Amino acid sequence: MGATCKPAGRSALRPVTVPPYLGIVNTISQRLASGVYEAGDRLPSEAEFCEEFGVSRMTLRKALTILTDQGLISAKKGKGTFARPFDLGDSVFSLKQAVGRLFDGRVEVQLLSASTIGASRWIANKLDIDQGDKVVYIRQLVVHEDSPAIYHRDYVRYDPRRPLVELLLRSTSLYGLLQTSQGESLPHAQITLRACALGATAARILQRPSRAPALCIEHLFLDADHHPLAWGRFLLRSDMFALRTSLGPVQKDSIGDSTRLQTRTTRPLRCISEV
Amino acid sequence: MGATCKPAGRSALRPVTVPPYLGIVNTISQRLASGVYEAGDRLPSEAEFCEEFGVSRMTLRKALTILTDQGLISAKKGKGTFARPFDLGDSVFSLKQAVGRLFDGRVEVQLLSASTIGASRWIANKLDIDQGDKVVYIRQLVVHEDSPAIYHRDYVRYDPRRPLVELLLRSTSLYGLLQTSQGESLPHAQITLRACALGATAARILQRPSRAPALCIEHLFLDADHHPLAWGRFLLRSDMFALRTSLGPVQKDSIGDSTRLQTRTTRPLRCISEV
DNA sequence: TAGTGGTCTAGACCACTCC
DNA sequence: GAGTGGTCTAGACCACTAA
Repeated sequence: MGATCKPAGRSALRPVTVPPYLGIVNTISQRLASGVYEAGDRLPSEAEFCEEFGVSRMTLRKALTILTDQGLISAKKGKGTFARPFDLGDSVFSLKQAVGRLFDGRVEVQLLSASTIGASRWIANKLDIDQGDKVVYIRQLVVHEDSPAIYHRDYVRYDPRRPLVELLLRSTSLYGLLQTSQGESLPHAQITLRACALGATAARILQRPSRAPALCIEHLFLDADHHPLAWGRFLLRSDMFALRTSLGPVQKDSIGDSTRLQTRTTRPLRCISEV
Repeated sequence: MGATCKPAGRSALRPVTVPPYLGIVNTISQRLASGVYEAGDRLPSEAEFCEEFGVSRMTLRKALTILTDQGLISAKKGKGTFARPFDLGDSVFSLKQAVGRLFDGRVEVQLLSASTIGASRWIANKLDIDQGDKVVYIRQLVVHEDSPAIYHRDYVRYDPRRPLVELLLRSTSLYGLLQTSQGESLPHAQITLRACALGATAARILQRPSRAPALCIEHLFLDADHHPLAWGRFLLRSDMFALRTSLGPVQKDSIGDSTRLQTRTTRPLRCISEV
């Protein structure tokens, strides 16, 4: 036996050289997927794994750490390592995954309106300011393949040092919509995802029936001092967006195909070599 | 200077002994939160950090790995480590977090019905069986504080080896509802979360207006051979459930309070010492 | 070429569990 | 006491980046 997914030396043109710890991750992951280790089973001890794979303990532990982060195994001090029975509650949904597919198609971000207004009681409460205080109100629409897909409203505390122009610039691309600009200090954000029914205006803008369901993503940005900076809401058409994830070991077709490393989203999870 | 969050020796009754790598995580995390390192900034090199904190490189790297998993920093080979500007797309939502609060209150799982039926075309397609084949059809209702909260329908491929009784047993507790039983081989599941409008029946059961919005969680369980085992749908009342998460460094009140270690859900994320 | 992060090793001590 | 996982060390080599 011995190690299964060895780097294959440095053959061929590309020295693909899967690091040993990744090979171990894949090997154990496949054993979990194929039932060699079943949920609740005790896995071989670290010492045994070290011997089997011919690596040092730290390397072996790096692999186990990844599997732990993926929710596939769990370890108990003094007892052993176990194949972890997963539950539905382990599901973890990534927003990027849901919106990411937009980037594949033709996407346009329209600025519907931008103005400074007096804060309503609701907004004043959200931004921790006084009713009537100046806020920048921005409405955007993300159009995907000629279909309106996302309607976004954003209320930003008026800050003379941050001119309206800058906010508008951020509005002109999906990049600006979803990514904070470099060097800007937005140390914290709170995000809430829920289901909601479209109001009359939003329904018209998204070309959906009134009261149609939508995914609602609220976001509240805070500065380093815990003061609210901006509050807003994305409305995602329910017929265009869903968040998908999977539980359990990754089903892999080819072992050697590790140019794309796992980007799973189980519970504990971790992204191996993203970018 | 030197290390900031030292274990405080082994004073007092409890030798709290925060491992050095966790102290480093907290220290750097706070620097990110307070703006010492701003988004895009290059952080000190690993060698410099090692000297500052007085630890070996592997220990320092363990801390950096955690921060990387949390999405707070990113490293580029040959260039350095950088404070990572986060985007909304980094948001990651945990189902357990959303449903978890149920366990705080009084919860009851009602079995509305359980029977074997012939698969409809829709279900046959989902379960990869022939139309009319036997499936077990189960309907459950989760009641929280006397209010219906979750309506669940489940279609399970009929398996003589897995009697109906066992399925019913799993239905009598929220544990059974959300957690797979020990030793059972359900190596893989696909989960989809979307917004939907309640149909007439579901609306009545959940005591909501017809067409009211709801979070819909579809789950498809597969066995080791990629064969569908069960397909079902949870409908969560939109007025009772929302998925929340946060981006950016954790705001911590007390440094020493590490009995509860971070259980954040940023993007890459990882659960440190859960359970 | 020097500095950076990515990986690996062969030890070590500890706390915990079980016998 | 033996076995387990959790942590740590002081080196090492590599690939990448930049001057």
